[in-house]
Amino acid sequence: MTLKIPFRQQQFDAREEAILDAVNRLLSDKGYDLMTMEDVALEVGVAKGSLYKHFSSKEKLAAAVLSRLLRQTLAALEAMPAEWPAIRRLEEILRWSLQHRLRGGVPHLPSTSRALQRSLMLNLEYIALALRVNKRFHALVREARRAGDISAAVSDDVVVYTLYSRACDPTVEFLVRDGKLDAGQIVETMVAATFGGLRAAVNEGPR
Amino acid sequence: MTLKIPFRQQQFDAREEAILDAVNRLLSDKGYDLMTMEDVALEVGVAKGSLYKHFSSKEKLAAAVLSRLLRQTLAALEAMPAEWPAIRRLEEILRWSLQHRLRGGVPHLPSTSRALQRSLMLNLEYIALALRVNKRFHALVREARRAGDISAAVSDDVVVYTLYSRACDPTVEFLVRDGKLDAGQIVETMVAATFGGLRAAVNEGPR
DNA sequence: GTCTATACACCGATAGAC
DNA sequence: GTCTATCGGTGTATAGAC
Repeated sequence: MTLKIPFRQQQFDAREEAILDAVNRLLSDKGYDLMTMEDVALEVGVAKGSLYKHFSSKEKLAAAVLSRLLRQTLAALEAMPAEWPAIRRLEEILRWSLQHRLRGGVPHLPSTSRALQRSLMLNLEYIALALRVNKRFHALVREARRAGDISAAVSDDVVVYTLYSRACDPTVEFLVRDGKLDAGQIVETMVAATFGGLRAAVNEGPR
Repeated sequence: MTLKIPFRQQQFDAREEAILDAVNRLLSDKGYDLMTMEDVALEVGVAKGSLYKHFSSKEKLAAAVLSRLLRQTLAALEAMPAEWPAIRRLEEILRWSLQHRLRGGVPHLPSTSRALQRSLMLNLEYIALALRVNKRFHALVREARRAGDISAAVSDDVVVYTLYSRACDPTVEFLVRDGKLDAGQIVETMVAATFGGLRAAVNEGPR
């Protein structure tokens, strides 16, 4: 038996999703500071004032999009086969983030705007989600290290931060602009550079 | 014999340097979009209008600071002993950039603001300098690869882009905020993570 | 709830006196 | 050249009709 949902409510929810999708596009395209509420209104096809019936401020709007991203990230983590070794799951979550970005999604780190960064620190829903994601990452890194798969030269913190950073790395945009690599190759080269490093392994040697 | 420089000129030049220093601080602290001309004026201790006698626009001001950074980068490259292998010089330039940032300098990549990015692409002096730096980097990467020191899994482009990105990586700020590592340790862990990667080398193995 | 119109604040740049 | 004062434009948020 399905719960009956009023038509008006469905329509309202659908529009709210459309708004979030539009903000997602604009945010990843222009960034928070350059995105205006009028941009959003035009993209969705509603009046500027109407947006405020759904979200009480520009900050709330961005926080909603980033919270959705974090929920999607948690879902992607859950969806991974439990039998995979932790190091593989770490690589996979970087792949997932990069693919997400290449499909036009917002990067995880709102490092593009200090203004947004500050306001997010006051958003309880966002903070709670970010902490959950962070906890999962740290657990995975600990597990991978126990298995001997993480370099002794970097601490757990550095591993986690590096994964966040590289997921949002502008290198991706440069490579897209160059056009020499397709999306799949970009993801793989980023994963290789992040986990394997730039330096040749000792057994590669000079040719 | 030294050329005589009028006192007024010296005073003017000194103030101009003071302005650039102030912008450097503000830019690395608040970012381009959030930095206002009034902030700059207050920081330097002059009236807002007076800034425009030195720099005709906010964009020119930021471009001047970033151009100065690029010249400093080139100087740092020149200063490195020629007998060092290329891979060592690449590591060293990443160290230099990170140390520069930890001392409060602007990051190389203006990726924090799309607005600034766009305006820089119209600034001939900046573009010329950026191209020179880029050329030097690519030459170094090619040399390092010939010596067998660069991983076969990443192309030259990816190496160069990754160096730029990691020089501006928000991981640095996270680590500073954590306070667990001092500046020197932060630099070394970043260099280790970038060149050595996150994954344990095969000879490390599980413990 | 959605629209149009507008209040209010901020910021980049300029004008004009000294 | 430096100051004060101000213009013009933009952007968030709100008011009020429908």
